[in-house]
Amino acid sequence: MHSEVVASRSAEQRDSRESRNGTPHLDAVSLAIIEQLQEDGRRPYAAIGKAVGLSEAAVRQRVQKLLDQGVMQIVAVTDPLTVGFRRQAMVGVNVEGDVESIAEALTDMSEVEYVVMTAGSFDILAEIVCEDDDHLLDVINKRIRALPGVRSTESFVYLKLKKQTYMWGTR
Amino acid sequence: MHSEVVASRSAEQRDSRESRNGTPHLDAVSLAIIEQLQEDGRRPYAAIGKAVGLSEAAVRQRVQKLLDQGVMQIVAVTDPLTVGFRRQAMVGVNVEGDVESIAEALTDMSEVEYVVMTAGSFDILAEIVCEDDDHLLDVINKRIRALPGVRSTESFVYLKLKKQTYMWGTR
DNA sequence: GCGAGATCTGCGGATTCCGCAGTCTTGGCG
DNA sequence: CGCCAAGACTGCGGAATCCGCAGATCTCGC
Repeated sequence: MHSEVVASRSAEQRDSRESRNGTPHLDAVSLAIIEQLQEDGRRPYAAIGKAVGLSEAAVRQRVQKLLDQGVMQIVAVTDPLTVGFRRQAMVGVNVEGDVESIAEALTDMSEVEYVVMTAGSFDILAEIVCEDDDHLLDVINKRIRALPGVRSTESFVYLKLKKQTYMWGTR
Repeated sequence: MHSEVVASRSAEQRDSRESRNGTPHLDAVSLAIIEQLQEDGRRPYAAIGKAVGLSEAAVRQRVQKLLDQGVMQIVAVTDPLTVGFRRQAMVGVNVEGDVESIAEALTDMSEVEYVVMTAGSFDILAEIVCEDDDHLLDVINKRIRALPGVRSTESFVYLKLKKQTYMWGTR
């Protein structure tokens, strides 16, 4: 343990440029903070500070900013299938016309918890969480396929979740 | 606000049965606690207690238990594409023979952060996070397709993450 | 050279976390 | 039917943490 990321505090720190998609640039210290919180979202600021070489207050300010910017969120995650939602599925969507607007429409549906635009035989992948079969059927057939511009969909009903990690930063 | 889930504290509470897959049964109070932590993973125990009608200590014990049991995890989540990982993809896998063992093998790969067994034209869906194209190519062609029992794969490279929520409990 | 803006540090004071002892309820068993 | 063990909740203090704020530092641009 005790990785000690030394803050080079000069060129790197001040770098507040934004990349093309509007997401802020992250320096090594912020990445290290995120890494700490990927291991344990409730880790005290002081402990994080010791690990990344910053004061408690500085860590607190950075974390707050990362949350405000939407770069990261600290939340409880579960397997929906173990928490009362009995049907979950990934839906591949093919679109004609504006992909972005369809993605937007999917984003607005509360049953859809994950939307990503992809390259490949689907234009969009969307993960759906439902109460039961009827609900799932309704969302896919009545709501998604009804969107103007949706050419076709293909569904993959979840049988069992095997892995769900967020610690890519720590490998 | 202030939903006040009254603990019926009799039949419901004591229910420690396990469902078929080994995951413990969750009562209404635990679900309410999870819901609180889905909104904010750092919310103080006292505040959660007020919302669900329990003492601070009781909430703390329940949360600890949920974490120990693996029912939920409190972590920071980000969009990998904004945090230095330049290639991400969903891979659909078709298997001949034992699906479970292939899923297990995928689970053991550090680049794979999400594995789910499905019904549909794929047996398994796996989400991959990589540094760059070479890395992604290596994982898919050299590692996944090399697994004995993998009949075929299809990849969907991520272009843009549009939505990522964990608040299904609060809709 | 100098001011604006952003970040970091170093404080208290309020709040929260944490362990523990005691109470209450349930379920098993002789 | 009585008793005991297990599990869950409450209340309570002491330690640790969170939080806001003032001041110091650094960078950048004019």
